[in-house]
Amino acid sequence: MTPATLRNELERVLESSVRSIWGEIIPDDFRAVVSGSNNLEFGDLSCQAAMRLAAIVKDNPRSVAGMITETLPESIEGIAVVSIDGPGFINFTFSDDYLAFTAFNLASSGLKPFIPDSGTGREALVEFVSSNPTGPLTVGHCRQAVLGETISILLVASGWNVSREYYFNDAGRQMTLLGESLAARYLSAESGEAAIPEGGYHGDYIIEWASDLKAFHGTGLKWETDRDTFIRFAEEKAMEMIRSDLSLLGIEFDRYFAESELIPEAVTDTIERLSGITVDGKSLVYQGDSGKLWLRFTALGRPNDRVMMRDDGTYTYRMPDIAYHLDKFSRNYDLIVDIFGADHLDTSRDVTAALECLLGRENVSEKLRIIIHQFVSLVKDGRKTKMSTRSGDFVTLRELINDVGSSDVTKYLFLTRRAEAQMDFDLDLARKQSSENPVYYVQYAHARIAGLLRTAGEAGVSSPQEFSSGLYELLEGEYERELMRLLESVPVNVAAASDEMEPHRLTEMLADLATGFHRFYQHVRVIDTESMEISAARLMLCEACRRCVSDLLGILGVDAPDRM
RNA sequence: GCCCCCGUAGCUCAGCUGGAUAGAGCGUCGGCCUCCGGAGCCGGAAGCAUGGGUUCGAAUCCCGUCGGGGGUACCA
Repeated sequence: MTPATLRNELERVLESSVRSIWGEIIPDDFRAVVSGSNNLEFGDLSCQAAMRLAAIVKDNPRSVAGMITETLPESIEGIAVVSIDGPGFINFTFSDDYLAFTAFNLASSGLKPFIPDSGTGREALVEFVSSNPTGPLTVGHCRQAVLGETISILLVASGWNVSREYYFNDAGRQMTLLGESLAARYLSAESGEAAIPEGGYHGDYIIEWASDLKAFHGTGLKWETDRDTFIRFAEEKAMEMIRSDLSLLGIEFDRYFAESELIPEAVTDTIERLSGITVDGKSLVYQGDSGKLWLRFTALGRPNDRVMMRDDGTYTYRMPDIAYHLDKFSRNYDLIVDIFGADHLDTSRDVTAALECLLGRENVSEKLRIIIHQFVSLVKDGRKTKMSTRSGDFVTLRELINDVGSSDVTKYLFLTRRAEAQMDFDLDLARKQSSENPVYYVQYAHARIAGLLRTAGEAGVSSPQEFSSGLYELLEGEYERELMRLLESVPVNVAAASDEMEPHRLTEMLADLATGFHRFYQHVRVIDTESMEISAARLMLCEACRRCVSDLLGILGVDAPDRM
């Protein structure tokens, strides 16, 4: 019996009880959802089905709840008490035995075996960062990188086979501008002013590239004749930079997908497919003035039609992006996750509309999951600093991590907020190595337990190696129970965070676990020389807690120190 | 103009597929080891922007208002 199977079993017996009483009046999609109670006096798990059913079966909720509980099996494994409280909640209290057993399992096997593996045998593709190779990654990319990586690891934790993919544009106008900016730096004498083109890139990193280029190819290159050399060199340097930035966060992609891989075949094929579709008697693709190709997005419920191909035959952003998504769909993933910044909202809606039209609405909504995160502003010395991209005065990912002094703290803090919430990243707080900093609070709890285990080892006390049914009798105190109850909830909460792709829930859980442990520790003497048995049992709880903390931090890619 | 996100404690934020007394960190006020790590614990003060609606029940869903942020390219 694991936390997940216990909940499933409860829902199953509740549903079968409901159906056996009321039969056909119960809708087919009726589910008796069981969730954690937020108040100890109402048991550990709670079901509110009776209140929902009251209207359907035309009876008052308490009486409905009474009828349901009457029909439940005599005893349910893991449950000690079933009660009806308040307006009609059916509440369940765990048996002490079950709680002790669960804690023992967590202590001996860790968290992983108990996370429901809903993704087993299925393939997921997560696309994130996907910043074009024109310069270093910024603070905004950092949030996205952390989100994408953690969501990937969460999916892995629930059994998915995950591929991480980085899509980049190596064929557009921006790359030409970048090459031209490099050429300008390259051609300007050491002291002279570089003629950076209109809209070009001013970052200092290009000056370094220029000297690398000279070392490599000599000084004889000219923009007019060697465009390609400049552009390719700049692209290579930029990708190198991005990879090294990502490595600061421990992120590696399985594939870097270049837009040029889609041109021209995949893109022309996509245009043909779209041209073949007519809505209200009109083709989805039409010619505008001077040979431009437009896509009739308004026919798909979008606010504006958009140019797909310019008059010089090059494509705008949306076109290859649709082709890219078709490519992803053709690779037969069960789940396709896109993580974008808020600036991509409009285009991603357009792309989705086009995909739905080509592949069918259901197919797309079933598999495609787009997570749009809001932007970050940095708070430094109590003031917000404005982030401006392009012109070179942005804060880079590397600078941020250096400034904070730790990639672990940086990652963790980004994950304390939901993706959809704008966030202030407080540099002053991040730099503090004290309890004010939530990362250290959690890590301290881990180190404290590790220290306790060391002390216990010296005293000759160790966690029990095998579960015995008498173990729970040694853990009767209220603080013991509180901690066991908290531990019990962790595996299913991790699964929920994975299903919903909400990694910020992990930092919430970690804070709860840390508080839970400190509280327990403060009130209960773990190593009690009077009784080795009790000491061993309590030590088992500490070990369970330590493993949960360490496994959760592991999912976040944050270190769980034994000493600090 | 249109679109999106957000208004929850003094500050930064959880809680939102409706449920029982709304939580955390920081700050603030007051306490706590002769003993396993005080980077800790316990307690106090303090809050759902606002007006309607739906409901047995709303921080949560719907509509309006006010306020904050972002987006709205033939850049990606």
